[in-house]
Amino acid sequence: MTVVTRFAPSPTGFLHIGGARTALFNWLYARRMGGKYLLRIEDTDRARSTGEAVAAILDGLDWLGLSGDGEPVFQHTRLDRHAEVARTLLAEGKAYRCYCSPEALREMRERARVLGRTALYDNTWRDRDPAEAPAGVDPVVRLKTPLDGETVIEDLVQGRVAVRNADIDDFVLLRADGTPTYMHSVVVDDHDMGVTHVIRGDDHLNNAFRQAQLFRAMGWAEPRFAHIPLIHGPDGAKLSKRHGALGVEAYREMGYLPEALCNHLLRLGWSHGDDEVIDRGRAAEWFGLEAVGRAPARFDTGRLDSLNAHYIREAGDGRLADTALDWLRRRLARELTPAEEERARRGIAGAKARARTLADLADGLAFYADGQPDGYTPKAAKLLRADGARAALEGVLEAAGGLDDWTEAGVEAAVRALAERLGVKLGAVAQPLRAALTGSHASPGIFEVMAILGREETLARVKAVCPPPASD
RNA sequence: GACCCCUUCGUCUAGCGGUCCAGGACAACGGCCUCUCACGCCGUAAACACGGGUUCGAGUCCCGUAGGGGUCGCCA
Repeated sequence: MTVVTRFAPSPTGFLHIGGARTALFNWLYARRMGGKYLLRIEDTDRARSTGEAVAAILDGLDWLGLSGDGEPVFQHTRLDRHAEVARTLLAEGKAYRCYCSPEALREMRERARVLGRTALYDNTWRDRDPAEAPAGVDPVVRLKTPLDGETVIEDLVQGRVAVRNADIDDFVLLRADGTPTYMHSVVVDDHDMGVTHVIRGDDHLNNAFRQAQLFRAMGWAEPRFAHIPLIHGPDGAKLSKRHGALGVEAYREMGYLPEALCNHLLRLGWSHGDDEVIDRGRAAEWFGLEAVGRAPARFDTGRLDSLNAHYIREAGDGRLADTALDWLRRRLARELTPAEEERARRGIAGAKARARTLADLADGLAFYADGQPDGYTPKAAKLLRADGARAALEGVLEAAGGLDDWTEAGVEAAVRALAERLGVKLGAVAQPLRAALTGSHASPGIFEVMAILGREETLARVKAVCPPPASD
Protein backbone atom coordinates (compact mmCIF):
# COMPACT_ATOMS: atom_id res chain seq x y z
CA MET A 1 0.00 0.00 0.00
CA THR A 2 1.36 3.36 -0.98
CA VAL A 3 1.45 5.93 1.75
CA VAL A 4 -0.55 9.08 1.07
CA THR A 5 -0.26 12.04 3.41
CA ARG A 6 -1.80 15.46 3.14
CA PHE A 7 -1.53 18.96 4.52
CA ALA A 8 -4.93 20.66 4.73
CA PRO A 9 -4.77 24.29 5.84
CA SER A 10 -7.78 26.54 5.99
CA PRO A 11 -7.10 29.75 4.11
CA THR A 12 -7.98 32.28 6.74
CA GLY A 13 -4.51 33.73 7.22
CA PHE A 14 -0.85 33.18 6.54
CA LEU A 15 0.99 29.92 6.81
CA HIS A 16 2.00 29.91 10.45
CA ILE A 17 4.85 28.10 12.14
CA GLY A 18 2.73 25.25 13.43
CA GLY A 19 1.22 24.67 10.01
CA ALA A 20 4.65 24.74 8.42
CA ARG A 21 5.84 22.02 10.75
CA THR A 22 2.75 19.90 10.10
CA ALA A 23 3.39 20.25 6.39
CA LEU A 24 7.05 19.35 6.88
CA PHE A 25 6.23 16.20 8.82
CA ASN A 26 3.71 15.13 6.20
CA TRP A 27 6.20 15.81 3.43
CA LEU A 28 8.99 13.93 5.20
CA TYR A 29 6.84 10.94 6.04
CA ALA A 30 5.66 10.62 2.46
CA ARG A 31 9.22 10.89 1.15
CA ARG A 32 10.52 8.44 3.67
CA MET A 33 7.84 5.90 2.80
CA GLY A 34 8.10 6.50 -0.92
CA GLY A 35 4.56 7.80 -0.96
CA LYS A 36 2.66 10.90 -1.96
CA TYR A 37 2.11 14.19 -0.19
CA LEU A 38 -1.06 16.05 -1.15
CA LEU A 39 -2.38 19.52 -0.49
CA ARG A 40 -5.99 20.39 0.23
CA ILE A 41 -7.35 23.85 0.86
CA GLU A 42 -10.16 23.67 3.41
CA ASP A 43 -12.26 26.52 2.19
CA THR A 44 -15.79 25.35 2.90
CA ASP A 45 -16.26 28.43 5.06
CA ARG A 46 -16.48 30.78 2.14
CA ALA A 47 -17.03 33.74 4.41
CA ARG A 48 -13.63 33.50 6.04
CA SER A 49 -11.58 32.08 3.21
CA THR A 50 -9.74 34.51 0.98
CA GLY A 51 -7.78 34.26 -2.20
CA GLU A 52 -4.93 36.21 -0.66
CA ALA A 53 -4.66 33.67 2.13
CA VAL A 54 -4.59 30.82 -0.38
CA ALA A 55 -1.79 32.57 -2.26
CA ALA A 56 0.12 33.33 0.93
CA ILE A 57 -0.05 29.73 2.11
CA LEU A 58 0.95 28.30 -1.26
CA ASP A 59 3.80 30.84 -1.43
CA GLY A 60 5.01 29.94 2.01
CA LEU A 61 4.96 26.23 1.22
CA ASP A 62 6.78 26.85 -2.02
CA TRP A 63 9.47 28.85 -0.25
CA LEU A 64 9.95 26.02 2.23
CA GLY A 65 10.07 23.46 -0.55
CA LEU A 66 6.88 21.83 0.68
CA SER A 67 4.65 22.14 -2.36
CA GLY A 68 2.33 19.21 -2.84
CA ASP A 69 2.66 16.36 -5.28
CA GLY A 70 0.13 17.45 -7.87
CA GLU A 71 -2.34 20.30 -7.78
CA PRO A 72 -4.00 21.25 -4.50
CA VAL A 73 -7.59 20.16 -4.01
CA PHE A 74 -10.00 22.95 -3.17
CA GLN A 75 -12.61 21.63 -0.83
CA HIS A 76 -15.35 24.00 -1.97
CA THR A 77 -15.36 22.31 -5.37
CA ARG A 78 -16.54 19.10 -3.77
CA LEU A 79 -19.73 20.28 -2.11
CA ASP A 80 -21.93 18.00 -4.21
CA ARG A 81 -19.93 14.96 -3.25
CA HIS A 82 -20.16 15.88 0.44
CA ALA A 83 -23.93 16.24 0.18
CA GLU A 84 -24.18 12.95 -1.67
CA VAL A 85 -22.42 11.08 1.13
CA ALA A 86 -24.73 12.67 3.68
CA ARG A 87 -27.73 11.57 1.64
CA THR A 88 -26.43 8.00 1.60
CA LEU A 89 -26.09 8.04 5.37
CA LEU A 90 -29.61 9.43 5.67
CA ALA A 91 -31.00 6.75 3.39
CA GLU A 92 -29.30 4.02 5.42
CA GLY A 93 -30.63 5.39 8.67
CA LYS A 94 -27.15 6.23 9.90
CA ALA A 95 -27.87 9.93 9.98
CA TYR A 96 -30.96 11.97 10.68
CA ARG A 97 -32.38 15.45 10.37
CA CYS A 98 -32.37 17.64 13.42
CA TYR A 99 -34.70 20.63 13.68
CA CYS A 100 -33.40 22.12 16.89
CA SER A 101 -33.11 25.87 16.94
CA PRO A 102 -29.83 27.57 17.86
CA GLU A 103 -31.47 28.72 21.08
CA ALA A 104 -32.48 25.17 22.00
CA LEU A 105 -28.93 24.05 21.33
CA ARG A 106 -27.55 26.75 23.54
CA GLU A 107 -29.78 25.61 26.36
CA MET A 108 -28.64 22.02 25.85
CA ARG A 109 -25.04 23.09 26.11
CA GLU A 110 -25.68 24.86 29.37
CA ARG A 111 -27.55 21.88 30.75
CA ALA A 112 -24.80 19.46 29.73
CA ARG A 113 -22.19 21.63 31.39
CA VAL A 114 -24.10 21.77 34.61
CA LEU A 115 -24.45 17.99 34.55
CA GLY A 116 -20.71 17.67 33.94
CA ARG A 117 -21.11 15.93 30.64
CA THR A 118 -18.95 16.12 27.53
CA ALA A 119 -21.60 15.26 24.97
CA LEU A 120 -23.58 18.38 24.31
CA TYR A 121 -26.40 17.42 21.99
CA ASP A 122 -29.16 15.55 23.80
CA ASN A 123 -30.32 13.46 20.82
CA THR A 124 -33.70 15.18 20.67
CA TRP A 125 -34.29 14.24 17.05
CA ARG A 126 -32.32 11.03 16.95
CA ASP A 127 -35.38 8.78 17.11
CA ARG A 128 -38.16 11.28 16.81
CA ASP A 129 -40.71 10.89 14.08
CA PRO A 130 -39.81 13.20 11.17
CA ALA A 131 -43.54 13.86 10.86
CA GLU A 132 -43.19 16.03 13.94
CA ALA A 133 -40.82 18.33 12.15
CA PRO A 134 -41.78 21.94 12.57
CA ALA A 135 -42.82 23.66 9.39
CA GLY A 136 -40.52 26.18 7.77
CA VAL A 137 -37.38 25.04 9.59
CA ASP A 138 -34.36 23.89 7.57
CA PRO A 139 -32.83 20.96 9.44
CA VAL A 140 -29.18 20.06 9.86
CA VAL A 141 -28.08 16.48 9.28
CA ARG A 142 -26.46 14.68 12.20
CA LEU A 143 -24.58 11.40 12.32
CA LYS A 144 -26.06 8.71 14.54
CA THR A 145 -23.08 7.74 16.67
CA PRO A 146 -23.07 4.69 18.96
CA LEU A 147 -24.43 5.23 22.46
CA ASP A 148 -22.45 2.50 24.22
CA GLY A 149 -18.92 1.19 24.14
CA GLU A 150 -15.87 3.20 23.32
CA THR A 151 -13.98 4.44 20.32
CA VAL A 152 -10.30 3.62 20.22
CA ILE A 153 -7.63 5.29 18.15
CA GLU A 154 -4.26 3.62 17.77
CA ASP A 155 -2.44 6.84 17.20
CA LEU A 156 1.04 6.59 15.71
CA VAL A 157 2.32 9.30 18.03
CA GLN A 158 -0.04 9.32 21.00
CA GLY A 159 -0.45 5.58 21.31
CA ARG A 160 -3.77 3.99 22.24
CA VAL A 161 -6.34 6.62 23.15
CA ALA A 162 -9.89 5.69 24.04
CA VAL A 163 -13.01 7.74 24.61
CA ARG A 164 -16.39 6.51 25.78
CA ASN A 165 -18.99 6.76 23.04
CA ALA A 166 -21.32 8.40 25.53
CA ASP A 167 -18.94 11.34 25.38
CA ILE A 168 -19.25 11.66 21.62
CA ASP A 169 -22.42 13.36 20.52
CA ASP A 170 -24.27 13.23 17.25
CA PHE A 171 -22.32 15.87 15.41
CA VAL A 172 -23.50 17.88 12.42
CA LEU A 173 -22.65 16.69 8.90
CA LEU A 174 -24.61 19.18 6.87
CA ARG A 175 -25.58 22.66 7.94
CA ALA A 176 -29.10 23.95 7.53
CA ASP A 177 -28.08 25.51 4.22
CA GLY A 178 -26.90 22.13 2.97
CA THR A 179 -23.17 22.87 3.07
CA PRO A 180 -20.88 20.36 4.80
CA THR A 181 -19.15 20.97 8.09
CA TYR A 182 -15.42 20.57 8.47
CA MET A 183 -15.90 17.27 10.33
CA HIS A 184 -17.77 15.79 7.39
CA SER A 185 -15.81 17.12 4.47
CA VAL A 186 -12.48 16.10 5.97
CA VAL A 187 -13.55 12.49 6.16
CA VAL A 188 -15.08 12.40 2.70
CA ASP A 189 -12.08 14.10 1.12
CA ASP A 190 -9.48 12.06 2.97
CA HIS A 191 -11.25 8.93 1.79
CA ASP A 192 -11.66 10.08 -1.79
CA MET A 193 -8.06 11.26 -1.97
CA GLY A 194 -6.85 7.93 -0.70
CA VAL A 195 -5.16 9.43 2.34
CA THR A 196 -3.59 6.67 4.41
CA HIS A 197 -1.93 8.74 7.12
CA VAL A 198 -3.43 11.78 8.76
CA ILE A 199 -0.57 13.67 10.39
CA ARG A 200 -1.80 16.84 12.04
CA GLY A 201 -1.76 18.92 15.20
CA ASP A 202 -2.71 17.55 18.57
CA ASP A 203 -5.65 19.94 18.69
CA HIS A 204 -7.42 17.56 16.32
CA LEU A 205 -7.09 14.49 18.51
CA ASN A 206 -10.62 14.85 19.83
CA ASN A 207 -11.94 15.23 16.32
CA ALA A 208 -10.37 11.92 15.36
CA PHE A 209 -12.90 10.01 17.43
CA ARG A 210 -15.79 11.63 15.63
CA GLN A 211 -14.16 11.20 12.28
CA ALA A 212 -13.48 7.55 13.03
CA GLN A 213 -17.21 7.08 13.60
CA LEU A 214 -17.98 8.60 10.24
CA PHE A 215 -15.46 6.36 8.46
CA ARG A 216 -17.09 3.37 10.11
CA ALA A 217 -20.60 4.47 9.23
CA MET A 218 -19.60 4.63 5.57
CA GLY A 219 -17.75 1.34 5.79
CA TRP A 220 -14.55 3.04 4.69
CA ALA A 221 -11.08 2.03 5.82
CA GLU A 222 -9.84 4.42 8.45
CA PRO A 223 -6.53 6.14 7.86
CA ARG A 224 -3.82 5.88 10.49
CA PHE A 225 -3.72 8.93 12.70
CA ALA A 226 -0.63 10.69 14.02
CA HIS A 227 -1.34 13.67 16.23
CA ILE A 228 1.79 15.68 16.77
CA PRO A 229 2.13 17.99 19.75
CA LEU A 230 1.50 21.66 19.24
CA ILE A 231 4.20 24.27 19.21
CA HIS A 232 3.80 26.71 22.05
CA GLY A 233 4.96 30.27 22.32
CA PRO A 234 7.69 31.36 24.72
CA ASP A 235 4.97 31.70 27.36
CA GLY A 236 3.89 28.10 26.99
CA ALA A 237 0.51 28.93 25.48
CA LYS A 238 -0.76 27.72 22.15
CA LEU A 239 0.92 29.26 19.17
CA SER A 240 -1.52 29.82 16.38
CA LYS A 241 -2.29 32.31 13.72
CA ARG A 242 -5.26 33.46 15.73
CA HIS A 243 -3.03 34.52 18.59
CA GLY A 244 -0.64 36.75 16.75
CA ALA A 245 1.98 34.15 15.86
CA LEU A 246 4.16 35.08 12.93
CA GLY A 247 3.69 33.60 9.50
CA VAL A 248 6.61 31.97 7.75
CA GLU A 249 6.92 34.99 5.45
CA ALA A 250 7.85 37.04 8.51
CA TYR A 251 10.84 34.79 9.02
CA ARG A 252 11.74 35.11 5.36
CA GLU A 253 11.69 38.88 5.78
CA MET A 254 13.89 38.69 8.84
CA GLY A 255 16.51 36.98 6.73
CA TYR A 256 16.13 33.33 7.62
CA LEU A 257 16.89 30.61 5.10
CA PRO A 258 14.17 28.04 4.45
CA GLU A 259 16.53 25.17 5.20
CA ALA A 260 17.32 26.67 8.59
CA LEU A 261 13.66 27.12 9.44
CA CYS A 262 12.87 23.56 8.35
CA ASN A 263 15.78 22.13 10.33
CA HIS A 264 14.62 24.02 13.40
CA LEU A 265 11.01 22.95 12.97
CA LEU A 266 12.11 19.37 12.46
CA ARG A 267 13.94 19.34 15.78
CA LEU A 268 10.90 20.67 17.59
CA GLY A 269 9.33 17.43 18.70
CA TRP A 270 11.43 15.03 16.71
CA SER A 271 14.94 13.83 17.27
CA HIS A 272 17.50 11.42 15.94
CA GLY A 273 19.97 10.75 18.71
CA ASP A 274 22.31 13.66 19.20
CA ASP A 275 22.03 14.96 15.65
CA GLU A 276 21.19 18.63 15.39
CA VAL A 277 22.10 19.81 11.92
CA ILE A 278 20.01 17.70 9.61
CA ASP A 279 19.49 18.67 5.99
CA ARG A 280 16.48 17.76 3.92
CA GLY A 281 17.99 14.65 2.41
CA ARG A 282 19.05 13.20 5.73
CA ALA A 283 15.72 14.11 7.27
CA ALA A 284 13.87 12.23 4.55
CA GLU A 285 16.04 9.19 5.27
CA TRP A 286 15.71 9.33 9.02
CA PHE A 287 12.23 10.66 9.68
CA GLY A 288 9.79 8.40 11.44
CA LEU A 289 6.65 8.95 13.47
CA GLU A 290 7.91 6.70 16.28
CA ALA A 291 10.54 9.30 17.16
CA VAL A 292 8.05 12.14 17.47
CA GLY A 293 7.69 13.21 21.08
CA ARG A 294 4.39 13.75 22.84
CA ALA A 295 5.16 16.89 24.78
CA PRO A 296 4.62 20.31 23.25
CA ALA A 297 7.71 22.36 22.45
CA ARG A 298 8.23 26.07 22.79
CA PHE A 299 9.25 28.06 19.80
CA ASP A 300 12.53 29.67 20.69
CA THR A 301 14.56 31.54 18.10
CA GLY A 302 17.96 31.02 19.72
CA ARG A 303 18.63 27.78 17.98
CA LEU A 304 17.04 29.03 14.79
CA ASP A 305 19.62 31.83 14.72
CA SER A 306 22.43 29.41 15.20
CA LEU A 307 21.15 27.06 12.50
CA ASN A 308 20.63 29.97 10.15
CA ALA A 309 24.22 31.10 10.69
CA HIS A 310 25.30 27.57 9.92
CA TYR A 311 23.33 27.33 6.69
CA ILE A 312 24.51 30.75 5.56
CA ARG A 313 28.10 29.65 6.06
CA GLU A 314 27.40 26.41 4.23
CA ALA A 315 25.68 28.08 1.30
CA GLY A 316 27.86 28.45 -1.75
CA ASP A 317 28.79 32.06 -2.49
CA GLY A 318 27.21 31.75 -5.90
CA ARG A 319 23.86 30.67 -4.57
CA LEU A 320 23.96 33.36 -1.91
CA ALA A 321 25.18 36.16 -4.16
CA ASP A 322 21.93 37.22 -5.82
CA THR A 323 20.00 37.06 -2.58
CA ALA A 324 22.69 38.91 -0.68
CA LEU A 325 22.88 41.65 -3.30
CA ASP A 326 19.11 42.05 -3.17
CA TRP A 327 19.25 42.46 0.57
CA LEU A 328 22.08 44.97 0.18
CA ARG A 329 20.12 47.07 -2.31
CA ARG A 330 17.24 47.14 0.11
CA ARG A 331 19.58 47.98 2.98
CA LEU A 332 20.98 50.95 1.05
CA ALA A 333 17.66 51.75 -0.60
CA ARG A 334 19.37 52.27 -3.93
CA GLU A 335 20.95 50.49 -6.89
CA LEU A 336 24.61 49.48 -6.87
CA THR A 337 27.23 50.71 -9.30
CA PRO A 338 29.05 47.95 -11.17
CA ALA A 339 32.16 48.57 -9.06
CA GLU A 340 30.20 48.40 -5.81
CA GLU A 341 28.45 45.25 -6.88
CA GLU A 342 31.74 43.63 -7.77
CA ARG A 343 33.24 44.52 -4.41
CA ALA A 344 30.20 43.29 -2.51
CA ARG A 345 30.22 40.06 -4.46
CA ARG A 346 33.85 39.42 -3.54
CA GLY A 347 33.11 40.35 0.06
CA ILE A 348 30.40 37.73 0.54
CA ALA A 349 32.76 34.98 1.60
CA GLY A 350 34.13 37.11 4.40
CA ALA A 351 30.81 38.58 5.43
CA LYS A 352 28.82 35.38 5.60
CA ALA A 353 31.08 33.93 8.25
CA ARG A 354 29.91 36.78 10.47
CA ALA A 355 26.19 36.77 9.68
CA ARG A 356 23.37 35.08 11.49
CA THR A 357 20.73 36.29 9.07
CA LEU A 358 20.60 37.67 5.55
CA ALA A 359 19.94 41.05 7.14
CA ASP A 360 23.26 40.73 8.99
CA LEU A 361 24.90 39.74 5.74
CA ALA A 362 23.66 42.88 4.02
CA ASP A 363 24.87 44.97 6.94
CA GLY A 364 28.26 43.35 6.70
CA LEU A 365 28.48 44.09 3.01
CA ALA A 366 27.26 47.67 3.15
CA PHE A 367 30.67 49.28 3.63
CA TYR A 368 31.88 47.80 0.35
CA ALA A 369 29.35 49.99 -1.41
CA ASP A 370 29.34 53.19 0.54
CA GLY A 371 32.28 54.35 2.56
CA GLN A 372 30.37 54.63 5.78
CA PRO A 373 26.65 54.33 5.11
CA ASP A 374 25.81 55.24 8.66
CA GLY A 375 28.87 57.29 9.48
CA TYR A 376 31.49 56.04 11.89
CA THR A 377 30.30 54.00 14.81
CA PRO A 378 31.21 55.47 18.20
CA LYS A 379 33.85 52.79 18.70
CA ALA A 380 35.30 53.49 15.25
CA ALA A 381 35.44 57.21 15.92
CA LYS A 382 37.31 56.49 19.13
CA LEU A 383 39.81 54.34 17.27
CA LEU A 384 40.46 57.19 14.86
CA ARG A 385 41.17 59.56 17.73
CA ALA A 386 43.50 57.16 19.54
CA ASP A 387 47.14 57.99 20.14
CA GLY A 388 49.20 57.00 17.15
CA ALA A 389 46.22 56.61 14.87
CA ARG A 390 47.21 59.61 12.80
CA ALA A 391 50.77 58.41 12.42
CA ALA A 392 49.61 54.95 11.49
CA LEU A 393 47.26 56.20 8.82
CA GLU A 394 49.84 58.54 7.36
CA GLY A 395 52.19 55.59 7.26
CA VAL A 396 49.60 53.59 5.35
CA LEU A 397 49.13 56.40 2.87
CA GLU A 398 52.83 56.50 2.28
CA ALA A 399 53.39 52.76 2.10
CA ALA A 400 50.33 52.06 -0.01
CA GLY A 401 51.03 54.73 -2.54
CA GLY A 402 54.04 52.98 -3.86
CA LEU A 403 52.94 49.38 -3.38
CA ASP A 404 53.13 47.32 -6.54
CA ASP A 405 51.58 44.13 -5.28
CA TRP A 406 48.00 45.13 -4.29
CA THR A 407 46.82 41.72 -3.22
CA GLU A 408 45.78 40.43 0.16
CA ALA A 409 49.27 39.03 0.71
CA GLY A 410 50.90 42.14 -0.68
CA VAL A 411 49.09 44.65 1.52
CA GLU A 412 49.53 42.40 4.53
CA ALA A 413 53.30 42.41 4.07
CA ALA A 414 53.33 46.17 3.66
CA VAL A 415 51.16 46.89 6.69
CA ARG A 416 53.10 44.48 8.89
CA ALA A 417 56.34 46.14 7.81
CA LEU A 418 54.84 49.51 8.62
CA ALA A 419 53.86 48.43 12.12
CA GLU A 420 57.37 47.16 12.69
CA ARG A 421 58.88 50.38 11.43
CA LEU A 422 56.65 52.38 13.77
CA GLY A 423 57.49 50.05 16.59
CA VAL A 424 53.86 49.25 17.39
CA LYS A 425 51.74 46.12 17.40
CA LEU A 426 49.85 45.27 14.27
CA GLY A 427 46.58 46.13 15.98
CA ALA A 428 47.70 49.71 16.49
CA VAL A 429 47.73 50.15 12.74
CA ALA A 430 45.00 47.70 11.78
CA GLN A 431 42.32 49.11 14.07
CA PRO A 432 42.44 52.77 12.97
CA LEU A 433 42.70 51.50 9.42
CA ARG A 434 39.65 49.30 9.89
CA ALA A 435 37.73 52.23 11.27
CA ALA A 436 38.72 54.39 8.32
CA LEU A 437 37.87 51.78 5.71
CA THR A 438 34.71 50.25 7.14
CA GLY A 439 33.41 52.85 9.56
CA SER A 440 33.29 50.15 12.19
CA HIS A 441 35.48 48.54 14.82
CA ALA A 442 34.55 45.08 13.58
CA SER A 443 34.86 43.74 10.07
CA PRO A 444 36.34 40.94 8.00
CA GLY A 445 40.13 40.70 7.99
CA ILE A 446 41.60 44.09 7.20
CA PHE A 447 43.88 42.81 4.44
CA GLU A 448 40.95 41.12 2.74
CA VAL A 449 39.05 44.38 2.97
CA MET A 450 41.93 46.35 1.43
CA ALA A 451 42.37 43.85 -1.36
CA ILE A 452 38.69 43.97 -2.27
CA LEU A 453 38.38 47.74 -1.95
CA GLY A 454 41.38 48.27 -4.21
CA ARG A 455 44.15 50.80 -3.92
CA GLU A 456 42.21 53.83 -5.06
CA GLU A 457 39.23 53.36 -2.79
CA THR A 458 41.45 52.42 0.13
CA LEU A 459 43.54 55.55 -0.19
CA ALA A 460 40.49 57.73 -0.68
CA ARG A 461 38.90 56.46 2.51
CA VAL A 462 42.08 56.90 4.52
CA LYS A 463 42.53 60.42 3.19
CA ALA A 464 38.97 61.22 4.16
CA VAL A 465 39.88 60.85 7.83
CA CYS A 466 43.50 61.78 7.55
CA PRO A 467 43.85 64.67 5.12
CA PRO A 468 47.40 65.15 3.90
CA PRO A 469 49.04 68.42 5.04
CA ALA A 470 48.21 71.21 2.66
CA SER A 471 51.18 71.82 0.41
CA ASP A 472 51.92 75.19 -1.11
C1' G B 1 -16.87 21.93 34.54
C1' A B 2 -16.32 17.29 31.36
C1' C B 3 -13.11 14.58 28.20
C1' C B 4 -8.13 13.90 26.23
C1' C B 5 -2.82 14.84 26.32
C1' C B 6 1.77 16.36 28.60
C1' U B 7 5.92 17.05 32.72
C1' U B 8 14.70 15.44 32.10
C1' C B 9 19.46 21.65 32.46
C1' G B 10 16.81 28.75 30.72
C1' U B 11 15.29 26.34 25.59
C1' C B 12 15.18 21.91 22.13
C1' U B 13 16.21 17.12 23.48
C1' A B 14 19.08 11.80 24.37
C1' G B 15 17.56 8.13 27.68
C1' C B 16 13.21 2.65 25.58
C1' G B 17 15.02 -1.29 34.39
C1' G B 18 21.33 -1.76 35.83
C1' U B 19 26.42 0.77 31.07
C1' C B 20 23.21 7.84 34.32
C1' C B 21 27.09 10.85 40.74
C1' A B 22 21.95 11.67 33.59
C1' G B 23 24.61 12.72 27.48
C1' G B 24 24.27 16.39 23.21
C1' A B 25 22.86 21.11 21.04
C1' C B 26 21.45 26.42 21.49
C1' A B 27 21.82 30.32 24.93
C1' A B 28 25.06 32.02 29.31
C1' C B 29 29.90 32.41 31.55
C1' G B 30 35.46 31.73 31.46
C1' G B 31 39.76 30.74 28.40
C1' C B 32 42.70 29.72 23.84
C1' C B 33 43.38 31.45 18.81
C1' U B 34 43.86 36.43 16.80
C1' C B 35 44.57 42.84 13.11
C1' U B 36 38.81 43.54 15.21
C1' C B 37 34.29 40.83 15.07
C1' A B 38 32.84 36.21 13.95
C1' C B 39 34.33 31.02 13.09
C1' G B 40 36.97 27.13 15.50
C1' C B 41 38.85 24.76 19.91
C1' C B 42 38.98 23.95 25.40
C1' G B 43 36.42 24.47 29.92
C1' U B 44 32.45 26.09 33.85
C1' A B 45 27.56 26.49 35.63
C1' A B 46 22.76 24.22 34.68
C1' A B 47 17.61 19.17 34.86
C1' C B 48 14.99 13.59 36.03
C1' A B 49 7.74 18.34 39.12
C1' C B 50 6.14 15.93 43.96
C1' G B 51 4.42 11.57 46.78
C1' G B 52 3.52 6.54 47.02
C1' G B 53 4.18 1.74 45.11
C1' U B 54 6.38 -2.66 41.84
C1' U B 55 11.54 -4.50 41.65
C1' C B 56 17.67 -6.95 44.11
C1' G B 57 17.67 -2.24 41.28
C1' A B 58 13.46 3.33 38.45
C1' G B 59 14.73 9.19 34.78
C1' U B 60 12.95 4.58 32.68
C1' C B 61 6.89 0.44 34.86
C1' C B 62 2.06 1.40 37.92
C1' C B 63 -1.11 4.70 40.98
C1' G B 64 -2.03 9.33 43.00
C1' U B 65 -1.04 14.81 43.67
C1' A B 66 0.40 19.36 41.67
C1' G B 67 1.27 22.17 37.43
C1' G B 68 0.78 22.99 32.11
C1' G B 69 -1.75 22.27 27.46
C1' G B 70 -5.73 20.86 24.09
C1' U B 71 -10.97 20.07 22.88
C1' C B 72 -15.95 20.69 23.94
C1' G B 73 -19.95 25.43 17.25
C1' C B 74 -24.76 24.68 11.81
C1' C B 75 -15.32 27.59 12.73
C1' A B 76 -11.65 24.89 10.77
